This record gives sequence, C-alpha cells and structure tokens, in this order.
Amino acid sequence: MQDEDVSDRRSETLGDEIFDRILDLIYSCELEPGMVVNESALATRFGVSRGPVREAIRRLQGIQLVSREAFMRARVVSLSPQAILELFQMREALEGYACRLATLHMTDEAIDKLISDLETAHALGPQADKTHFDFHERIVRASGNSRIVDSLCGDLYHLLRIYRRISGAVPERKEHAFTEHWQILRAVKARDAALAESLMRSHVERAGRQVLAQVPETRHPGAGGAER
Amino acid sequence: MQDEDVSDRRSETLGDEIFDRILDLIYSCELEPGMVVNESALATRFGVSRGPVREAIRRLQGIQLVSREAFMRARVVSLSPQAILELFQMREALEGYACRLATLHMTDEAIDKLISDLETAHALGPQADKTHFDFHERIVRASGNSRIVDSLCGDLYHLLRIYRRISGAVPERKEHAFTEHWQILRAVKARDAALAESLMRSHVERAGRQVLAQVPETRHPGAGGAER
DNA sequence: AACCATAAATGTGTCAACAGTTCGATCCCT
DNA sequence: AGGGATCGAACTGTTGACACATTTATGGTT
Repeated sequence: MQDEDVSDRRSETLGDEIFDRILDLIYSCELEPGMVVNESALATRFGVSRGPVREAIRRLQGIQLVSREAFMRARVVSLSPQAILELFQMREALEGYACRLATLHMTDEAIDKLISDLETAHALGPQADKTHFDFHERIVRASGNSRIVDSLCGDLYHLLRIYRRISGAVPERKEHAFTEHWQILRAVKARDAALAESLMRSHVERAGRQVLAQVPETRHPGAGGAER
Repeated sequence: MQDEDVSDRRSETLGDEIFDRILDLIYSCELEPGMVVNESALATRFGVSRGPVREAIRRLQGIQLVSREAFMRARVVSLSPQAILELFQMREALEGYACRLATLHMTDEAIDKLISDLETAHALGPQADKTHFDFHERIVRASGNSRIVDSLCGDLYHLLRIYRRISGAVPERKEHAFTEHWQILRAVKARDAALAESLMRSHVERAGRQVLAQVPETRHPGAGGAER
C-alpha cells in the first residue's frame, strides 16, 4: 500500500491534510456512498498513524458526510430520496433568506458586476456547469451573514456536490437555470427582497425536484439511508 | 484534581461522555465564553486520557461552541454582537421555514394538542421559562424535516442556550412571547403557511433584538469575537 | 440441512509517551 | 525604563501499543 505519501506541507496540521484527502476520495467516487471507511486501512495508505485519520473521519461525521455509531464501522452517507428532499428544503430556506439579505445589503455596483458576470459566463457556454454554483455562492456570500455562508458553502455544499453530477447531466436544464438566475438578479436590482427570496426558493426547489426525479433508485441500504 | 470519576455507564463511548460533561461545564458557566479549554487539564480532571477529551473538543468545535486553530489553545466561543445577529438571522430563516412546513404537514389533532399545551403552560406561569423553547422545539419537530430539526435543536440550540438566560430575565417579555406564540398557532390552524412563517420570523427577530439590546458589552476579545 | 453457540479475526476505543509549536517570563540591549 | 530577543514551561499534534466490541467463520446440536 502507501501509494501516496505526505511529506511536504507543514502549515496545517496532519488531520486537516487527511480530511481533504478523504474528501477527494469521496468526490472521486473511490469511496462511494454506502462504503465503509476503514481507519487503519486509510492510515497505512496515507502513511500516517490512525490518530489523524480518526480525527478527519470525525470531522466528516460532523458535517454529515459519513454516518457512524458507537463501535460500528463508519460509512459514507447514502442519501435516501427523503433525505435529499430534506436537504434541498433546508437549502431553500437558507438560500432564500440569504438572497433576501443580499437584496437589502448589496451595493448597486456589486449587483451590476454580478449581472455582467452572469451574462458573460452564459455567453461562454461550455463551462456553464461551473457557473451554476458560482452564482449561488456569490449570492450567498453577498448576504453578509457568515454563519449562513459557512453552513451553505461549507457543510451542505459537500453533500450537494456528491449528488450534483446528476443534475448537471441534464442539458436544457442549464438554460432554465440561466433564466431563473437572471430573473432573481432583476428582483435584486429592483430591491424587491420578498420577490428575490421567493424566486430563489422556487429555483432551488426546481433544482431539487430535478435531482430527485433522476435519482429514485440510488442505493440507500437498510431502507432508510438517513443516519445518526 | 480528579473531582469526578467516570466508571459506571458503558452504553456509549467515553468521548460522548466527556462531550456531555464539557457541555455541562459550559452551561454551568464554569467555562465562560472566552476561557481556554485545556485538553490535559480536563483529562486529569475527568480521570481519562487526552484522547477522548480531544475528540470531545473537536466535536464542540464542529458545532461552533469552541474556536480553535492549528496549534493554538481552544477557547469557548464568545459571540460578538454581529455574531449574535447572524445567529438569530439564521434561526429566523430556518425556524420560519420549519413553521411553514409544520403548517402544511401537521394534523388538526396535533395542532389542537399544541394549542392546549401552550395555554395550560401559560396558565401555570412559573415555569413558563421552560415553555418558551418547548414551543419552538415542538414547531420545529412538527416540520418533519429531520435535517432542519438537527441543525436547530442540535447545533444552534447550544449556542442560543448560552445567551438565553439574558433574554429570559425580562419579565414582560414572556407575555409578549405567549401572545406571539398564540398568534402563530392561529395561523397554523388556519393553514395559512405564508402568514405562519412571517409571524414566526417576526417573533424570532424580536427575541433576537431583545438579546442584542441587553448584551452590548459582552466580552468579545480581539475586537472580533467571531472565529474561524 | 438448518440453527444456535462458540471462537478466531477484524476494527474501533483508549491509553501513555514522544515530538513540535506556542505562550509567558526572564534577561539583555539601547 | 522601555522594547525586543531568548530561554524555559506548558500545551497541542502525532505515534504505536493495548483493551474491548463487533463481525465473520467454525463447529456442534437437533
């Protein structure tokens, strides 16, 4: 084993390093949802002790990316349709409110900048996939509420990312998304907070339905999938 | 040291035990906001190794109750006025949405039960302090969204609890709160989701302003208080 | 052949010691 | 006397070994 070794960077702690490393393993689907996350195996693989690995897994558990109890083995979380619905509902609440705050707090210049960025990104087309979430992140960060930003961009983001490749696979959805993003920004520019929030909610809900419709038979072992 | 010893329960892991123990220390103000959380000191105090204590502190860091970076000592988080505002904003978004979901999903019987419980609790008066949050928790759980429930009742709840004794100290606020709770329930019973959500938001915002007005000069070291 | 009890094997929880960094105080220099 | 570098003390990060729980394999029983 030990295909990769850690030996260079020293700015951050080893636990942080391993945390990112395992995250990449999950993103690259080497650790698929439902698979067990073995402490000692990962430890020997990364060439470190079990301590940092254990710590990283605990952090992953903290942001709900792996499920684990007492002495059971940790597993990469596998979301049931119900869990996906709840995830998008929470995003709806938080991102809608963030959009409201952004409408109230953004400067006119920042709004215009965001509009132009959106349009140029859409004109480019190809890498519009990346643009999608950039828009949402921009709005969320513009809310000025760092707690909401952390929750959305730090925790939920990881979960969404696992299931996002599915929604990104639909081609004509992107055009819809662009239109909706543009409408939201119009409401923001008009300083209509209620409308902006409402539009954002609808937009997120639609995206959620999209994902939910395309992932009805993801593996969710134990007929639950929900953890903790 | 070692004023207390852990030797009986074995159902849960030691780390969980220590986690609850430190939480109690924070609630009982033995660990005030801003104070350092010393791994080895707590380890010898609880009569365990540093491992479980370390794990517990990491979990506390995960729910934002202690702040810590790289090799620095961990400290109990001390919220700046700005951070308190953001906390209540997040609660406003989440709890408002939860109220909306509850309005859509609760059965008529459950609503009537909640109304009668609220009124009897108000009639008793004395322990109305406990009732306050019970109401919110009841609504949140009635939403049926376990992710929102976990976030509100599991994470934010701990932070709010530290600063709640201040808001609870105001006497006539309780009467206000009861009236607002009652109005919210009327909207729920009328199945007016938009109104219920709006009322809940106003209610939470008012509570937040109350706390904010009474804690202008809490210690927030480093002229920031916000962590991470 | 199916089923329950038992035992090896795997994996997690805990511990005590070691290594590196930060914090605090002392000491030196201007 | 004030400011800054230096040394020591305290604390966090990391490690490898040990103890316990769970899972899997094995064997005896009905």
